[in-house]
Amino acid sequence: MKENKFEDIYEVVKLIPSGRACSYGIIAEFLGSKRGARLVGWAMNALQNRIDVPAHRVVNRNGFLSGKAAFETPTSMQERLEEEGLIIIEDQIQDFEKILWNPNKELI
DNA sequence: AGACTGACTGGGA
DNA sequence: GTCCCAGCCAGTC
Repeated sequence: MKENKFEDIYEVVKLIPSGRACSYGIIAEFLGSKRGARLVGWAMNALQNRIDVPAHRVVNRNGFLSGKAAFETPTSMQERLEEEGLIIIEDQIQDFEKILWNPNKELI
């Protein structure tokens, strides 16, 4: 029941638990499009002001806050992540692989 | 209507 | 280990 791929992306992002982060590629792979990571980013951009979807928990594979510019303020993304207990230094999530959330493994 | 770009990733050289 | 290329979907020019 996939009306739009965007809806699926939002569903997955909403499933990301607090204090955790996810990468575009993982979400894209979860949806079946391994190379559709760019679509995930595109979907996030479509959200813009939608806080229903924790887009701040979605970062690139390197753990960098590549999409921070899409938030109201470039620091809003980092602020929210820090509120959840994550450590952000120079727009990069520390211990990213430790807080990385894999829907394919944890959401079985 | 055709082509390019974009919050990305993986593989090959 | 680092750099370059190809692929994905949707929106915009």
